[in-house]
Amino acid sequence: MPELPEVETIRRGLQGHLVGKRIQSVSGKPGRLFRNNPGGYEQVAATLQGKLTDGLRRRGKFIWMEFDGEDQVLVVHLGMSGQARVTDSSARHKHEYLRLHLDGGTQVSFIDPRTFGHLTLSEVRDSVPVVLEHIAPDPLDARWDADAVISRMRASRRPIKTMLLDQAVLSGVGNIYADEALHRAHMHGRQRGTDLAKDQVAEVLAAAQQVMREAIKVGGTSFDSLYVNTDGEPGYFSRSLSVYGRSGESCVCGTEILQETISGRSHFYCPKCQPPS
DNA sequence: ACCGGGACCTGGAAGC
DNA sequence: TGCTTCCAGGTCCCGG
Repeated sequence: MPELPEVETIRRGLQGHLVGKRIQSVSGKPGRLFRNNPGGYEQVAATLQGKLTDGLRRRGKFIWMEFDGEDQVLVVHLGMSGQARVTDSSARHKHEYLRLHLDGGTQVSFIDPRTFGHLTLSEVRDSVPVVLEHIAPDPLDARWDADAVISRMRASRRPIKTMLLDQAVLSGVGNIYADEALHRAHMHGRQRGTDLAKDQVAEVLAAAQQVMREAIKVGGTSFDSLYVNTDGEPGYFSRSLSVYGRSGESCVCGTEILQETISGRSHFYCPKCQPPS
């Protein structure tokens, strides 16, 4: 579910509670979230016990926690339905898999009904977790290289929308912000990279960067209780969406918004603002 | 080597 | 009021 703006909102929410705090104890239960760790839940719990958190970083839709004097980090991916919540209540969500008990009494809970997300211990190389080396920088990263991404996209015959969603090309963009960026750039998602001018690709990437910055300012996009921040509150960007989830409604230009499928994902677009070629 | 499609899950909404 | 079907904000792996 969460894309870059929602993940960044969660990172900021966790940062204030976790950084500088020691993990006094860990609770939870085994589950698919730990599938990338050979020792499963027990290994993760034992490793985190007693650690002092000193940083919380993000690349695309992934967050990782750094610990004082340690080479190992905990990579957090929320998948489609993951939540990280800060609480002082002992109530357990049915799908809670990990809870960190911090000194001071604050607790951080990781919940994921569909278990598409994961919690993975990883070494770090060149300041990026090894398990995330195949994930490209996102448009808000200091390592972001727009020209390199533009060249790569223009060399491929794949639909532009599919490439915006490819986390090995650029990370952080998901189905919502891909469609919003394409609408802002007046481009239909089925346009092929090889058919686009450099300026056109530059424009859609700039639009993605801008729309995600705007969404972060209002805490991301919530359609329902699936996405909430670390305090359980929704984000407000849904009221600023131009096309995503709005098939049958009117575009700002007055034309009816349509929906079709590209590479198995819904694509919402305005046929007037975003001509197919 | 690239690409599209299916698999992985639960739960909420819509349809009958 | 059920029961069934469809759909979802993501990623990975497989076969063509």
